[in-house]
Amino acid sequence: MPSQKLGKMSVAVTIREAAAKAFNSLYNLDIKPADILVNATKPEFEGEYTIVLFAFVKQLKKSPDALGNELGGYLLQHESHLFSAFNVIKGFLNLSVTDSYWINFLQQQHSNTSFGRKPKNGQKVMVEYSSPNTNKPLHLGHLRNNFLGWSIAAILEANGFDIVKTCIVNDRGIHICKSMIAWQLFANGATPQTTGQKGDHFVGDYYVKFNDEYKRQTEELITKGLTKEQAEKEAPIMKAAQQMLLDWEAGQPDVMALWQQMNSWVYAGFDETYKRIGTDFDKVYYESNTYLLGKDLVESGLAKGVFFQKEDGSVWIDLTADGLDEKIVRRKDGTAVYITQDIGLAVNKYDEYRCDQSIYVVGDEQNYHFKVLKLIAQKLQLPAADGIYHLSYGMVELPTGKMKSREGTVVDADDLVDEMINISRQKTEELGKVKDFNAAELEALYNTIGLGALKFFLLRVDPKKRMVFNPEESIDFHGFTGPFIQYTHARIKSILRKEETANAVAGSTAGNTLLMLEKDVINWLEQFPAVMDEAGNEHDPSKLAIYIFNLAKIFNSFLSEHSIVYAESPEKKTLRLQLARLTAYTLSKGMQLLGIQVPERM
RNA sequence: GACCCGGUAGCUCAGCUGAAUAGAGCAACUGCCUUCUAAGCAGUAGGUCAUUGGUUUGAAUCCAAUCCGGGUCACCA
Repeated sequence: MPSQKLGKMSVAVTIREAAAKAFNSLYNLDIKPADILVNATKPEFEGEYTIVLFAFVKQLKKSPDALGNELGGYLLQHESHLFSAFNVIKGFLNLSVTDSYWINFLQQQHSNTSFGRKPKNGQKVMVEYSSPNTNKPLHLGHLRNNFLGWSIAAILEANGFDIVKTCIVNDRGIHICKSMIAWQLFANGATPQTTGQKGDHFVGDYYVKFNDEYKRQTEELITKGLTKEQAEKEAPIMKAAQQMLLDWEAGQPDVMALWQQMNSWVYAGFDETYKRIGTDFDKVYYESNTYLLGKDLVESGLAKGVFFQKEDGSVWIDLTADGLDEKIVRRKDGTAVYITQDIGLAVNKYDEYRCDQSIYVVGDEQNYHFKVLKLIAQKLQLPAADGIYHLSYGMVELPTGKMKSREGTVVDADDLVDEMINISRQKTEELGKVKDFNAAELEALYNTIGLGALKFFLLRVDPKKRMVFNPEESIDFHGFTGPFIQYTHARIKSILRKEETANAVAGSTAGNTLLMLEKDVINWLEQFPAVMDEAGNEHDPSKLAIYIFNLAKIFNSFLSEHSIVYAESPEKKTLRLQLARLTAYTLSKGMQLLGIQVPERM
């Protein structure tokens, strides 16, 4: 069994409490259960859980051996329903949990369709993720963002929170104007319909065209004797884009019409991608509506003395006492800056939803920004302030380094999903296990496997860390992957389809003696609720991904050694069917919380 | 320059609120399909946990310094 920290796992909790009681009775010593270190027992020793004794040896002036034996003896005598044996090795007290404890657990949970799910806790959490720009299609980095945001929302929801999923669309600014100008210059009225292109890709192509032309124009100006800086400033296409931004802000009708037209193409494209990858939102904010927010907050901040004004009229906050710098919150021309908008939006969100926590799934290059945002909100004493939480995730890099649009190394989201689905089609055909599927069933299966592989790959890593994506090697269908878990699920379902009758599962399992591998599976299953807690509290779906991978692995080991269909006795068969059933449920549930489907057959 | 994050097997990653000989997956090598799906199972090999010093009964884990990599410190978003 994989060893890992057993922070809040339920038997471990019970063991701590029992041990604390034992310390009290034996030595009149008051120890908090939380201060007792309980680990999974290493496979080479007998037992499932281990109490680490070193911390108490000095205090009690006893040898580790003596302490272990006294404590073990006490626990065995007073908690005989829980412990069946113990041994002491060095400072470690290894405890064996009784078969009846495990069998009881399985008997109670095998048909529980809300295993691991917590009741509503009355708290509300907003999760903002995705947050695309409307000048180019989604790429690999957006996929990590989307999968993370969606998954953490699902996990928190299962942990009892009410969830509001939101997205802020960056639909205004100079970058959109660049696409617009290029379209005016080069498109000859072309549309996604006339070119048969997906709208976001269509608009993205004009963004690229802008940059190509811009580069051409600057080079031309440089040959005419301008410096690089001058040329970049003077290039006509850049000036046109800047003028267009002014026109947009002035609300000029033809600019607004073009803007709306191009954004609507992009949204149609995004919607298609979102639908494919299973992303959805309860509320979408548009920056064109929020970019003026927060200005009144600057006034109140000035009145409160949180902000100060410089001679040129610009408004600042001094965060040097907090180890940061001075930050501008309003330009001298009176317009709001990025951070001010964000404060305004935070207030808006709070007024609308009254969330206890507001999670922003945003890349780690904005760590500083969110630190500032929260600090300012706190200094303004906004009710939303303490709930601000930046779920910072690392960039996805390629083996060659960072993705760069200028060098054409950006991995496009649609292309990648297509490729994953193609690979899963190819592998499925090679294996030839689902030849009786009809076309629609096959399509669904390819999608399930291809997206499963992709999502699992991006979610199995600690969000905080940057990760490397190797297009050739990273996506595998063996080992620590989505398809491995899907496959394990499909195999279990295949057995259950044949053997799972009401009688077979509901029978008595009381007389069973558990084999090692059976115990391993049950023990691991029992930790699912605690892992859900951990994944939610730490905003970390990778904890869940690692857990279900281990569950699948442990179950497969069990299955290769012991037969369910040809179990040694009817009681054994019932027990193993319960085991299979709860495993299938947990794998399926765990995957669902990662946004991944599991097939009945594959 | 200041601040933040990271450096664990050839590669990708766990472990980092201190505890037993540091774990997976991939890649390499060996076995296992006449009984529940071989997208599987069992095994072999592979590590001075960046370096140095410190705290501790005990350090990959905590502290300090150094080296390497990344990010941020815009009247950009």
